[in-house]
Amino acid sequence: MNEIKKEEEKSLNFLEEIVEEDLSAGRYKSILTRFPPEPNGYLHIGHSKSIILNFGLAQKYGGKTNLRFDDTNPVTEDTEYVDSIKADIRWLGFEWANELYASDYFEQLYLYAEELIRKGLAYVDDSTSEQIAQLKGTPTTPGLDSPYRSRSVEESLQLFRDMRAGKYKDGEKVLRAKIDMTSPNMLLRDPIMYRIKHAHHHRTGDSWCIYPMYDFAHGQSDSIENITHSVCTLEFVPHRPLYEWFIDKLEIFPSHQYEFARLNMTYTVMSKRKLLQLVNDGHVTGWDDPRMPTISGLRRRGYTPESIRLFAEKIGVQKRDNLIDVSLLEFCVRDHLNKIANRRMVVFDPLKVVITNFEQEEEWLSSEDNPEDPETTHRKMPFSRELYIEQEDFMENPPKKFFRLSPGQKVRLKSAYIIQCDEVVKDETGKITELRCSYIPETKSGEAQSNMKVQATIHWVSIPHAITTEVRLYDRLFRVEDPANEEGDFKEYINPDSLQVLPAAYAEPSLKEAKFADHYQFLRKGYFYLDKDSSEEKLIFNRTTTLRDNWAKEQKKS
RNA sequence: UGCCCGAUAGUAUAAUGGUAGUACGACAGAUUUUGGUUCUGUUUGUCUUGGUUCGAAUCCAGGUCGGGCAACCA
Repeated sequence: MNEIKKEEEKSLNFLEEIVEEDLSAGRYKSILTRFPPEPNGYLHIGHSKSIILNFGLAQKYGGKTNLRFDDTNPVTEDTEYVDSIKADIRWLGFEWANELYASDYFEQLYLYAEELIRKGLAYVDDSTSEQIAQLKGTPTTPGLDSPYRSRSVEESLQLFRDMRAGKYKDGEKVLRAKIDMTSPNMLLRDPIMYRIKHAHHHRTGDSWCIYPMYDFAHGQSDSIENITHSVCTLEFVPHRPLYEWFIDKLEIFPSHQYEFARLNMTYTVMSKRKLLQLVNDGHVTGWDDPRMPTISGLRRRGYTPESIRLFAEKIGVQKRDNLIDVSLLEFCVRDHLNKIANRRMVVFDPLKVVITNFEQEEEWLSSEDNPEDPETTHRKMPFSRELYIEQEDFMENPPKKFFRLSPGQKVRLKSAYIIQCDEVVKDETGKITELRCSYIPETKSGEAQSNMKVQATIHWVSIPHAITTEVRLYDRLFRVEDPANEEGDFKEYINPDSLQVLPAAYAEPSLKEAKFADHYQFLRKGYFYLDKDSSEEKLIFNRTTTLRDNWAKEQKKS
């Protein structure tokens, strides 16, 4: 019994192991994590990995998570981003214990800086940034001490106060930590703690003209909040000694930093800088363009929080660089949408079918909303003498494995009747203009001959009842798997066919009632979601993703 | 030619000194009023060379390969 249970247990990722070890060793009574975005862009699917990790870790072990905006660089940050970040986190299904800002700690951070100066561990440097870079050395050659390094504590203290008081222009002076100019870790070669920026801050306004650098703000912010596990991405590994150095010298609560590999995904880019370029250069319509890997883009496209959380669970957490196949994300969203999406029929590329022996004006047929749901509801669909089916569902000279309609052959119309193609009508150019078919009355769904064997079932709409809708079909944004690592500019690899707009597809009338709360499966076409550009007069649907398509695969082979 | 991190099927991820497993993908089949879903099966892997050990993906040493580090960005 015990063994069976053990087998079913999911193995822990390395961070969960660390937390369990810390908890069982009694190092903490409970854990506190944080999610620390800089409000300088929109969140993307990579951030969702971090969000789910930080909030999930706390949830799993009965702890809490703070949301802390890392707003130490006023020139790139904005409240627009603060709002979008909060909305995205909530949409993913998480609520933070406290909403905090690194800028809340500017006064405390300033006092910490004075303390380090008094301890002889920091000094004001008058060098230009070029001089500082010059003396910094390179990864293979040690740096040299700045001439200002030996300045007295009193002088540095006075100068630092003057910096705060606004006596200097941007770039004239910086405050640096006095560590080791010969350290093999470049970040320990007297890193800059404060720089002068006469800039308006989105929260503190004009009350400061000096701003702390990331390294002097992040660890202390964690410490002030008593964060137990500060989880960040791999590029911060070399920062960890510095993170610990400041905490150690300041003798404050020892938060600990742990690093995991950021998410990379095929056929897209995952850096805020690159995404911003796509927006600014007009390659996409905005941060929430459905082709973007942003959370807002995925939401608009019709992804669900559940599907993204499932994705995060499946990709796991590790320290090795990775490039996740986007087909895994697609699997996750199909998995969820298959369970919740209502089925509807929409014809994208119409071919007229006349049912020659159908004498009534119309007949309303019942069709299930979701066959995956044992308690599915049903809707009524109008059937009439004139219908549209998909062009691709008819072939005059079909190959052997083509199961759909062709001259003399039968197909089932989903939730309606089996029809047979009697005649192909063409115009003078030889183009097929309509199909004349007959229906077999007793084959209506649920009736006597409804289990008659046919090779395929296709979707359809009644022409007189159909409504039109715009449909936007999306494909991958880039033509290559890893555009960021190709030669030259990543933008050269943009897929020119990432968006295909169908101005008028023909939909069954029930779609008039489509809501943003609902996701739809257009039968045999894919999953679709109402776009925010829709209006009373005009419906617009985004294709979230296609269905798996074995027929398409079969065709590709030949 | 410095320091740091890493290396398990195509892509991810498990095995924590004791039978290399899982998911996605691919392929084949069954079921199906969606060429969807579901189900079954097949395929492919421990970077390398030594060492420790009864036994190594796991521990040790050398090598190889990949990534990061020289913003007053985070």
